[in-house]
Amino acid sequence: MSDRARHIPEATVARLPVYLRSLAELVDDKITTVSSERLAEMAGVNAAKVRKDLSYLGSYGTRGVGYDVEYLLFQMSRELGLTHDWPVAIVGAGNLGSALANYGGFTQRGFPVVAMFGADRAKVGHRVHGVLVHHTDDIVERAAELGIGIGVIATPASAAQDVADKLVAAGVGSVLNFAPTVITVPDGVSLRKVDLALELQILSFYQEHREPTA
Amino acid sequence: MSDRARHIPEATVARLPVYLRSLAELVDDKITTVSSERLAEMAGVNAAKVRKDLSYLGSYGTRGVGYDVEYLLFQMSRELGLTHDWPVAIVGAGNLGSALANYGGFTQRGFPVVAMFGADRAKVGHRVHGVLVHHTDDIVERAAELGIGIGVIATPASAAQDVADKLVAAGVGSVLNFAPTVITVPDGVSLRKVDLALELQILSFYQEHREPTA
DNA sequence: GTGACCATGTGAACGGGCGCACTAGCGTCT
DNA sequence: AGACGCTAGTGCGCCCGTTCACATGGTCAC
Repeated sequence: MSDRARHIPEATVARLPVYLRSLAELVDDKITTVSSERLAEMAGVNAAKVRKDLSYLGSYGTRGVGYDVEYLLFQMSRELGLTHDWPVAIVGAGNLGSALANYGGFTQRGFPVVAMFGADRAKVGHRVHGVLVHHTDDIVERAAELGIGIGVIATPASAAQDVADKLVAAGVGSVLNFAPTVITVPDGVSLRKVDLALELQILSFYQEHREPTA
Repeated sequence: MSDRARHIPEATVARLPVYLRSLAELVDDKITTVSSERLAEMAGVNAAKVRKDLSYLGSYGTRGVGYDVEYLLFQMSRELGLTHDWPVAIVGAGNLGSALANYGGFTQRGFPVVAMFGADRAKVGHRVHGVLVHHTDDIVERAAELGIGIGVIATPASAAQDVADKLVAAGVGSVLNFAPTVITVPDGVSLRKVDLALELQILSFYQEHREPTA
């Protein structure tokens, strides 16, 4: 493995999926070569940033020409670990959890939902969008045996930390938290959060402080 | 209005809702005073950062004591523009849009969903979680007359930019985009995005590059 | 009233990421 | 074959945000 590429800045990592999506669009349009400028436009960023970001992956471009779309797409997929599926478990079988299970985008992009967990005994044993619901108490056992790498928390805030602890105990390496609360995980476990109300509150701030336009 | 506080860093604005939530918890627990250290722990950040962030709002703390929870909560709500409701419209009546409409967290936090828009004529005229669904073609007219300030895009990627343009034309000042694509809005309009698959792909990267632990 | 204590508020150093602008090098056209 | 044009790759300065450490100023006990 190339060693110089080690440690890609977090900001760059967060942009890679955006580039990836852009590349996928180009493939659909049968476009074989793309310049950093074009890619920048599609991804909504600066061209220099694109070139710097891509340079972390290696020298996959050709000066005077651009990047080979398919080759770059492959390299990026490999770097992002998307050449194989990542089984995902969703914890929380309420509104949000069910919606996420129903959301086809996960499986389609290589993150099949292989299990759900809920605290409500009435739902345990039933299937949501074809996925069997287990009880929250069985997270450690089941998640480990299913080889879950990524856990999605879609529980109420009050249960989130406890669920996170269980997921970590089950050997899950990455957690995506939808619960509106701060949770902590040990070093070595990745954590990202999505907070819907929080986003709206941020927008509210700017809305409130907007210059009164004439 | 205080003038020195103008221009609060974006990173700070993004943290304010987290502090707000922490303060709300403290109120529930009947705790009247809080130190930056305690607040930092609850919000999962550094204490110095808390103090600097709060100092942008004004000098609402008392040296030697801490911050008065209720007073700070009020000031922060005011700054975030949460002292009044912000009517929201959701565009996209599919899986995600319906889930968002059903998600009680919005209304509960001061963002009542007052209208939905969908491209599917079969859904137009029906109600989702009590909210009437209009046709996408009527966004400009309806959103303007309902005084919508914030628009939520929950359409497929292909329709997102067109919907965004319509929302802007209707006078919407803030857009929250759930569609997995990059959209652009004019200067003066706020834009935030939530991309579920993107978050998983980022996690996938770190999962793939994790040191193989013994 | 006075002194010790304590937490805020902030100046300043530090670090990371961003973008400009230049260089390197490939392809093409004459 | 040589020169030109185009685009990747990158060094460098800048700016924003974070963090440390200190001074400021209020509270409480005696």
